[in-house]
Amino acid sequence: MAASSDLIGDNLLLGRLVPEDRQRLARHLVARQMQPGDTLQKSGDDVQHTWFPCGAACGGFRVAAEDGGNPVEVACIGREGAIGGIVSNGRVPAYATAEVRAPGWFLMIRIEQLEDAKMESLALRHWLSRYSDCLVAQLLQNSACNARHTITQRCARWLLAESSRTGAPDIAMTQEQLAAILGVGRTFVTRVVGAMRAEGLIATQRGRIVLRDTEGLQKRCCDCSEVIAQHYDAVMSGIYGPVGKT
Amino acid sequence: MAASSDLIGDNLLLGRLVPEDRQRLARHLVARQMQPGDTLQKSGDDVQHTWFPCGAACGGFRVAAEDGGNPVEVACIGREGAIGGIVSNGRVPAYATAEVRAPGWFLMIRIEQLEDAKMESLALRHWLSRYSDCLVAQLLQNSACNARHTITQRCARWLLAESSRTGAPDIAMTQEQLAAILGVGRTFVTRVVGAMRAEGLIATQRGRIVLRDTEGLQKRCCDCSEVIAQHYDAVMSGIYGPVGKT
DNA sequence: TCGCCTGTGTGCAGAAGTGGACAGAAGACC
DNA sequence: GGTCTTCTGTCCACTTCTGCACACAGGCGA
Repeated sequence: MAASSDLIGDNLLLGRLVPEDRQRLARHLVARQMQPGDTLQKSGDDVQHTWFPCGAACGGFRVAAEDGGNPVEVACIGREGAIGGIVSNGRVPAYATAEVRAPGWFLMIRIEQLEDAKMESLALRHWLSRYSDCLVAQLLQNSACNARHTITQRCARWLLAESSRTGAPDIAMTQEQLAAILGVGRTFVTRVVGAMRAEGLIATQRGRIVLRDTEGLQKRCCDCSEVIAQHYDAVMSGIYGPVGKT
Repeated sequence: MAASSDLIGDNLLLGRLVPEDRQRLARHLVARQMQPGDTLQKSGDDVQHTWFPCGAACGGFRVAAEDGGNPVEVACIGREGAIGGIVSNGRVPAYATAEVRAPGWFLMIRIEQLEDAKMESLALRHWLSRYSDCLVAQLLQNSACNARHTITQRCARWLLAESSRTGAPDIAMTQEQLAAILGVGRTFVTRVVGAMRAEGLIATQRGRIVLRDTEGLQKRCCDCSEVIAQHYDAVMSGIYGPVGKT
């Protein structure tokens, strides 16, 4: 297991804490290497931990539709943020399920210990409040995006965000999984992906999509990631580098 | 102007505060009667006030799409909640625009005064945290709803929630406004509404929709309002009576 | 090498939703 | 009453998206 002190800089929320706050949290942080599909929190269960994705790891919030279909991904959190009890401060059943999407290291802290630290440090509390606001902004924008934008736009946005998050043009994901995330039918995603491939924007293999023409994709996608990034910049003064936001 | 002490019980968040916290806030609350379209917060401006809708008043968060079309309503807050700085605690530019939808009285407090009160009272802070969690749940569910459900379902849901909020079967709203809220084309809303009227579910007049068959509408709408209400019940122990949530 | 899963591509019928154009109806105002 | 403006309904051509059925391809283990 990696020492948590090695990882703490790989999460941007933790990495930008003032030294006292960072030390305050460091002794409670536990590092865990997680695989795609691992559960971070389960809908209905009380939130126990806050998870900080490090490096290229990320986790997604998923909300089930009542019709029994696949849950839709309503937000994806990478090294710019944290998952679990951020807004509620715990003590509350989780509304959405959160599971790991991109594998890697996460730092985990018990919600009570994070709470204690926030009681001790007003700066920490404010910093996490600012992040909460960004998280909500992300949800607001995604909601509007889902109401307004075509699947092609959302798909292109998602591909760009994902690739930007990992820093590589390769995305390991079946079209079926992609369809589930977007909340649409598999065959239609195949068609959208096929059209993008025909235009030379991407290449595809079994369980894999490779971005070939980032600019071309950007023309086809909506601006939702960008406006969210602007809000992050405004609120967290540039915590974001070139990291994709879904 | 109504005295704020007369109104404080008409907002469920304030009404259920313990007496000390209620008094703590009461002296800073200002009552304002607001009209549809009045601005509560403007996207990009720093959040100055928290607004508590009273009675049947409500306000909606709206997010603009980059295409210059009408902003979509991503959440609607009535007497069960509050608008402005709830998650962020202020000090941050508002992401969404919020404007009054149903007219009526609102209680308003400066964000710094609410902050001071939260510094003094841990119970108040926790209570508002719990509400924040519910607000986020609402956003998560709406996001999934927008991704998955048909316009007919969302329209039926919206009509039921609105009517339930005001307690009357009449909804004063043009089809154009309704279309803008749902983020879809006006002519299609006319068709959806026309189909509902043909089935005897609603009656329509110029700028007005009247619910005739609530049960029939419920069959046509998704469960999103209901699952949100369940989360409110679980988290805020039944703050909700039969109040619609959008 | 063979079968067996799983993932991908395609065809098709049809439903859902868009957006422009235009006519008529309901109120509002003079 | 007449004249506006605004709201509603309808027509139409078109795109987007769904869901099923089925063929085929890739990779894995026996």
